[in-house]
Amino acid sequence: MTDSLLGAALSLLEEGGSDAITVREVATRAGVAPMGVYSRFGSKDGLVEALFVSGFTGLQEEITAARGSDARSRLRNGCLAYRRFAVANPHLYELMFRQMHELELSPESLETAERSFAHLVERVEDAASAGLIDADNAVDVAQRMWNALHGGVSLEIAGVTFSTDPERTFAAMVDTLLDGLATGPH
Amino acid sequence: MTDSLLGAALSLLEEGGSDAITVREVATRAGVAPMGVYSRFGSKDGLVEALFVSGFTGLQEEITAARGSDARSRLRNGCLAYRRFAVANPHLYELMFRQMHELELSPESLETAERSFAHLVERVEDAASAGLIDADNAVDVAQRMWNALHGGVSLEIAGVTFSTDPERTFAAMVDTLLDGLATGPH
DNA sequence: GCTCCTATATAACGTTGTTCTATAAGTATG
DNA sequence: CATACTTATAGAACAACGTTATATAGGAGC
Repeated sequence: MTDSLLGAALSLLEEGGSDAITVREVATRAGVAPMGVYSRFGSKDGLVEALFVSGFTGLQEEITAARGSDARSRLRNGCLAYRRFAVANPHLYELMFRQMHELELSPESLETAERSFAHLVERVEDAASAGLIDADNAVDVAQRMWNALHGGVSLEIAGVTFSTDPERTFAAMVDTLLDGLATGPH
Repeated sequence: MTDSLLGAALSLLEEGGSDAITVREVATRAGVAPMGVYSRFGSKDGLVEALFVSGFTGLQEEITAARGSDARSRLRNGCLAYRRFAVANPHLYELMFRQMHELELSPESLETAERSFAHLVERVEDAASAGLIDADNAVDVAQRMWNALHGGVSLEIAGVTFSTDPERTFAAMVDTLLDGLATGPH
């Protein structure tokens, strides 16, 4: 029952964006009365929070699966995997980051999101300890990179892109950052 | 009357975020009946679009006002001005970029947004022609930078920041990008 | 001075999230 | 095995939203 509600919400999200998620429609698709949403998730926000968690779980899986021959390429491929997930699930990605500042999430939900970031930090640390980039502060460097990744996919999803090949521009942005990190601090 | 409606919408936005903007409350604050919103702006979306335009106008003014001793520092300071505007007007900034893919905007509104980007391209071109960065394609490089700027302020506004000093991290990200551009293409 | 057009105010409509109330189902107890 | 109690569900109802329809006031043109 919980799964069918989540599945219904996910399919509605993919089909018509986050506005398409209404309690009544989700319940109808799951073959339940609207109250079912409240008994399972407490509120519509609770349902959306469950989508948020499932989104970050999927994002982390995608990043974790990225491989590479050396630490720098592993970091680079992790960044490209980040974009791949976002482009493949644009509405879900948008929902994930919108909810982050629209409703206050439970500590468990936030921890799921932070795990994704922690994984990025690890890849930065690996590249730094291999001497491939110069990261005096891995958390700070990872934040710089996440900033850029998030901005790139956000604008691409929003269709606000002036480059002819967004994927190439995204990869170039990642390379520019890695090049900038390789030159050392300033 | 148009201005008082816009002002009411802006103050509501600052006070309570975009959800606080309701046709009834905007009209009440402006001393008008709800219908006033429709006779002036056609719909609530029309009102929001006016906020969008005013937001991008303000953003461009902030960027344009940024100065610097050389082309690279002008570019850098323009980036910092971008963040300053966003942090000073978080709800407005969020609204500007959300509306970009939630409702289709008029060509004039889009052109206002594109002017801001064109200004960034100009600063990139100036830095490139001065030999301070290596930008074979100024539009593409500007897009890379905008990606990063937007991501940085978006995550900071959302409170998704793991660095102790977001402003410093933001500046470091800009410097990393400029350093990466200085090393030439790969 | 009368008529017509425009703009505004008031009320109503459809949809949303949410809550209330009654009923059905399942479970523990005598 | 039957009864009482707890739990969950269905259906209706409520408040607030964007929007639309209707009625009324105010000014422009002859």
